[in-house]
Amino acid sequence: MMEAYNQLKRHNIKPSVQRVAIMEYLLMNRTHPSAEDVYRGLCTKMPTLSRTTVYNALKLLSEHGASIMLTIDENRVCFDGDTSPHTHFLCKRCGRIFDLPLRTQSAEETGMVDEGHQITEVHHYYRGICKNCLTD
Amino acid sequence: MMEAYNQLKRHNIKPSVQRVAIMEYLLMNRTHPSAEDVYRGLCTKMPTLSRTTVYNALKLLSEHGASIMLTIDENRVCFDGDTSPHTHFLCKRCGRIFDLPLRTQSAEETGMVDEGHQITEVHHYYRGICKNCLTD
DNA sequence: GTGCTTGCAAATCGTTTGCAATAGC
DNA sequence: GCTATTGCAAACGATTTGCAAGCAC
Repeated sequence: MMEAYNQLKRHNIKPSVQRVAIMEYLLMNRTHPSAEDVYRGLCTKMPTLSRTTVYNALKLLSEHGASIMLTIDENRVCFDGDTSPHTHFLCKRCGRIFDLPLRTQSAEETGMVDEGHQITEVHHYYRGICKNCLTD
Repeated sequence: MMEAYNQLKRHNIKPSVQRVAIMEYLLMNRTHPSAEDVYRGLCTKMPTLSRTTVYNALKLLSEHGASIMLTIDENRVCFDGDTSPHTHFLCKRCGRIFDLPLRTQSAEETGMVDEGHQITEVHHYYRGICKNCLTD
């Protein structure tokens, strides 16, 4: 897809077939997949794809700002192709990750300095029981 | 130490010798240690201590609210014996975790409901380059 | 053809599990 | 004695590494 290709170019990432496919997967699947999820999702269409390539590509995307690496799940690192400002909620029952709008003041911006530390990343994580699990 | 023992009692955790030692380690070492760090720090004084016990105890402490489990470091889970409201900063160069005061409105409190999800945990994580690494 | 990218297999490392020995009431 | 806790060794699973083959300019 053009969108994925452009997101790579925009972030100065050389667009290989695999990288475009992985970026596209993130853009089409807003479920905050893990590396394994991405691999599983693509390996039927791309039988030669290797886990190594997926790990390498996801790391590259995150380093270049084309995706966000989430550490909200203690068991695995997840990825989000949506780089616009928002926060994340992890359901402790079903394990799914949901997007939440950013509610706080813009007091916390990337690039600010707090107590002398230079901040380049801001993550707001929430955990609890999601809407669906509450009604079960 | 009495303080550690009391923190366990206060959170309804049966205080075994090992659990008190682990809680005390967290209270004395505000460095946000991993399970391995705690094990290494204690195993010379308690030669029979096992990693399993450390993992079990840290999990128990976190479940009972006597400590906080941090997922700010993508490589390992860390723990904080300070359960008062504050945020965390991870230096991407030296890997150390620093405490930062909570700056945002109290709009985000444990127990609130957001978009139908019941929130029980709130974590604000910041990453970047720490004061010390900046001046190197 | 040089350098970056891929992919396989093996290794690594944090963490969990099964289970027998032990401690505390 | 019964139940919960501990500790060892083995298993597990996510991720990384070494390296040879492939691709792109």
